[in-house]
Amino acid sequence: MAERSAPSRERIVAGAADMISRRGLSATSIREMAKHAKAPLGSTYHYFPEGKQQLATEAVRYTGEWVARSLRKELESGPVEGLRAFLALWRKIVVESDFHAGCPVLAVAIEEPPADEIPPAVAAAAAVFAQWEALLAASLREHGTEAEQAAQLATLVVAAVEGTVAMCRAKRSAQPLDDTAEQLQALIAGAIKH
Amino acid sequence: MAERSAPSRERIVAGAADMISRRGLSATSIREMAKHAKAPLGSTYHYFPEGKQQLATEAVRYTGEWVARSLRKELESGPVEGLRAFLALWRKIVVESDFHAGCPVLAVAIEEPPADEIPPAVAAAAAVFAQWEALLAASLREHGTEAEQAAQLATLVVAAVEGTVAMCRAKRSAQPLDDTAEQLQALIAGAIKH
DNA sequence: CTCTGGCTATAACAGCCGTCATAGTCTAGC
DNA sequence: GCTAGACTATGACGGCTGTTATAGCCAGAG
Repeated sequence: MAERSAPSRERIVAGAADMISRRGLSATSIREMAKHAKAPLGSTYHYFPEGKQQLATEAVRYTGEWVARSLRKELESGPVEGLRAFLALWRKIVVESDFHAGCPVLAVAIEEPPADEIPPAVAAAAAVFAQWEALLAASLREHGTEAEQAAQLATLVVAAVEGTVAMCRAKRSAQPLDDTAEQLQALIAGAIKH
Repeated sequence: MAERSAPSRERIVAGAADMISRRGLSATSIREMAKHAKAPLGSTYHYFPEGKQQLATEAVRYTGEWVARSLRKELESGPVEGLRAFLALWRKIVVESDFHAGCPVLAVAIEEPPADEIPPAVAAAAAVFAQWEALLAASLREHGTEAEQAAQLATLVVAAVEGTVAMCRAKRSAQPLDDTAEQLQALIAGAIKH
């Protein structure tokens, strides 16, 4: 039975997420993902029969759920605390990777559909963004922010953080993240105290 | 003399910027860029002897200058007008490409340096972001915003728009751009009236 | 007219890509 | 102990990658 093999599968997904967040999807080969996870190439196609697209999709969802978990927990202390944790999480990734890593969800979102059909990985990226926004917006509403305002703010926060993470990598500096952090925190604090 | 050949060179750069904004840098081959610009492959290496990196660098700078020109012009009517134009510019690109195209600068920024050296294209992306921020920040200061606040707001605007453009592509909707537009416009309007 | 030099055309190179097929290994359940 | 099925090892496939080299074209200068 596939019992003790689950760690192997998860290792591949986690490793794929990391590599995609650094090099982008199309610059990351399945062979490299396998090697990075110390798994044989054959195993990748055993666990992910639909190939690279499936692996990318699972990597996106994996990251999405991981971030959402942290977000959910910290939002219990209110939107300001949640935002701070969200910012800190990405700051840690960017700085500790020496500006090599970013967000795999953004990396996958930046891929043109070959035809007119949207690849599942891109759809998964959209769902992850929506999930993060929903968590933030719900917390804002619970703290007195009007619904539409809460939704718009949540979108702004997620998009701004994603953009800032990319910007930090290009500039090889965490300054942009600290700057937007200050602005966003003031904005959120002002939106809930009413 | 290289006189009438300039259009060909520029066509390659502009085409490269467009393709990179859609598929990302590493998913865009030099052969495809040449074909897209109706130029022979040999010409690419004639005009850009340093290869793909040089072409990517010039594509980033080309886009940067093109946007900066529009930004400079519209900022003459004040930060609010400038922001509106900035948002409208990207909205047009995203919508008119049916959510296929985005920002080539962001696409290039999301590329891990192979070693510890930063590729010139990534450095160019950082410079372009800094340029856009500088234009916005200067306009804000001219309208009474305190210097540090102006710089932070400029960073937030550029990063938020970049992130939102990517988000719109994933969601295949312009809604996120309209949402952040509303929030950013309120923020900027509030920052200049003192 | 000749000739020069910017540009093009063509082919080749080594190497990696995603994917698939097949045969082999090992373990868990009977 | 044996068998089934999950996993691994290996190798191949056609195709595309960045890059380079070389020979050819063709307008414009002298």
